[in-house]
Amino acid sequence: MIAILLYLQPNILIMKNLLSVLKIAVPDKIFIKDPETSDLGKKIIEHSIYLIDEVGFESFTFKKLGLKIGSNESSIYRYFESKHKLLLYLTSWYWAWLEYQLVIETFSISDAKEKLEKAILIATRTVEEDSNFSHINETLLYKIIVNESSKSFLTKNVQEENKSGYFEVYKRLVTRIEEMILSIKPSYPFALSLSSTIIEGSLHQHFLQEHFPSITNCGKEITPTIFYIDLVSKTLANSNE
Amino acid sequence: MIAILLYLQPNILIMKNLLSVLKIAVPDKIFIKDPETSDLGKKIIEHSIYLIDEVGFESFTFKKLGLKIGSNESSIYRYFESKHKLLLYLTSWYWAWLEYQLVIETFSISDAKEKLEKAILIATRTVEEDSNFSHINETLLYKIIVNESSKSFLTKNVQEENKSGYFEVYKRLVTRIEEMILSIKPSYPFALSLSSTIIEGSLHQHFLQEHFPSITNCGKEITPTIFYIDLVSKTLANSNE
DNA sequence: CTTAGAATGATAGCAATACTATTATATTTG
DNA sequence: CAAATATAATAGTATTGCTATCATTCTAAG
Repeated sequence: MIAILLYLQPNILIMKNLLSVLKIAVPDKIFIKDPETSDLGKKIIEHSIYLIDEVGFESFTFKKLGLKIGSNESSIYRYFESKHKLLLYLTSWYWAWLEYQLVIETFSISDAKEKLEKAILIATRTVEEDSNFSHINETLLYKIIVNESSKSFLTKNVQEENKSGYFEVYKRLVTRIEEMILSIKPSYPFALSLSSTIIEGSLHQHFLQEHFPSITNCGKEITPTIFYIDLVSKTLANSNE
Repeated sequence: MIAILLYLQPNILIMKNLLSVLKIAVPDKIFIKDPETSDLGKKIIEHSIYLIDEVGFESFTFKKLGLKIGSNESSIYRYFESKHKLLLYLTSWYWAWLEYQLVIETFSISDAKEKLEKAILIATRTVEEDSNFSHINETLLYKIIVNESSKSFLTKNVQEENKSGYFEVYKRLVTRIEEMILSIKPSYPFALSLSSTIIEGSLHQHFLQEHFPSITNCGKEITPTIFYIDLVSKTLANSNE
C-alpha cells in the first residue's frame, strides 16, 4: 500500500513528512478496535512499549498497563483480545515501518548491489534515533523486537494466525529483500533463505551482542550490518557465472 | 568432559555404546535434584518432552505433567524449580548431545574443510532417527528445540542465568565451530558470528520450512544443511588471500 | 529385621494471571 | 437534547505457579 502510493507519485511526497500522510498499516484482524483511532488507544500502544521494555513480555499484564496509564484493564481488552495480540500489533507495526524505510531509502538507487547493500543496512542497523513522528518510541520498540519478537510466532497457533494474515508484513519484507538478491544473481537458489537469515539473524546478533558477547564478533567496532554485508557480498560474488 | 575422555582414549570406546559409558552432562545448577538419578526423574524428562511437544511450552504445566506420569505436582518441583528450568535442562541436554556427535563424528577428519562441512551437517540436519539409547526421544526433543529453545534465553533473567553457567554447553558448541572456521581461514573476522548464525539460523530455517514455507527455500529438495554449507563455503572461499 | 532417613504423595492454600460479564458513568455525534 | 459509543468500576472465575505441611512408602545401614 505504501509502495503503491510511492510508485504512483513519488515526487509530490516529501520524505520526512511522509508518515503524516501515510499510516503504518497493521493487519486489522490483529486488534478489536484500532488503537490509532483514539487517545486511549494511542496511550495503550505508547505505554505498552515502555512497560514491556521494563518488565519483559512474560511479566507484562493488562492490569499493570492499566495502572500505568490510569485506565482500566477492561478498557484495554476492548482494543486487544490478549497481550499476545498486542505483541503481534507491535511487531507488525515495526516491520511495516521497516518496509517503509526500505522502500523510501532504496527507491532511487538503480545499481542493484548498492540497493541491496542499503537494504541490508536498513534491516540490520540498530534503531537509535527516535524519529519522533508519533506516540511510538522506535528505539525502545526495536529493543522489544530484539528481545521479544520471536515469541509472536513461536506458539502453538502460528499456523492459524498465519492463515489469518498476521504475518503478512513480515513476509512481504522478506520477499522484498529476496527480489533484490535475485536481481543481483538470478541463479542463486537460496534467495528467500538468505533474506530471512539476514532479518532474523541480525536480530539474533544484536541479542548476542547484548547478552552473550562471547559468542559473537559484533560489538563496538563490528556491527551486524558489517557482518551481513560481508556475508552476502561474498555469497553473491559471481564466482562461476 | 566428553571431549577429554575422547582425546585420552578414543580407541577403547566403541562409538555406538559410548553413551552407556558417558553421561550427557547438564550444568547441575539447572536442577534441584538430578533427574538421571531416579525413575521418577527419568519419567519427568521423558514425558515432559511428549507433553511440551503436544501442547506447547506456554500451556505446559507441572500439574498436567504430573497427571500424565501418575505422579504428583509437588514431586516434580523437587527436581525442577520451575518449568523454565526444565526447558533449560532439555535444551542443555540437546546441545550437549549435539556436541558429543560433533566431537565423535569429526574427530578423525584431518582435512579442515571436510571437518567443517561435517560439523555443519551435524548442526543443521533434522534429527529424524531416535537413537534410542535412553528415555529421551531425540526426534521430539529436536522439534522442541526448533519451536521452543529460544524461549530459554529470551527472558529478563538471561544475564543472571548466563552468569550461573546455564548456557555453557551452547556457548562451547558455538566456539567449537568457530575454531573449525578459523582453521580454514584464520583471517576471517566474523567466525563467532558465522558460527552462531549457523546454529540459530538453521533452527529458524527448519521452523520456516514447517510454518512459513513462503519465506524459505528449504523444503523437500533443499535442506538447511545445503543452504548453510553453500553459504559458508562461499564466505570462506579464499577470494583475496 | 528394624529403623531411620530419603523420596514420594496428598492436600491445602495463596497471590497473580488472563480473562468475561455486568452495570454505571462519561463523552461524542447527529 | 437524545442516542449511541467509549470508558470505568466492580465482581467473578478457572487456571497458574508456586509453597508448606504432613502422611506414607521405599531403601539401605546397623
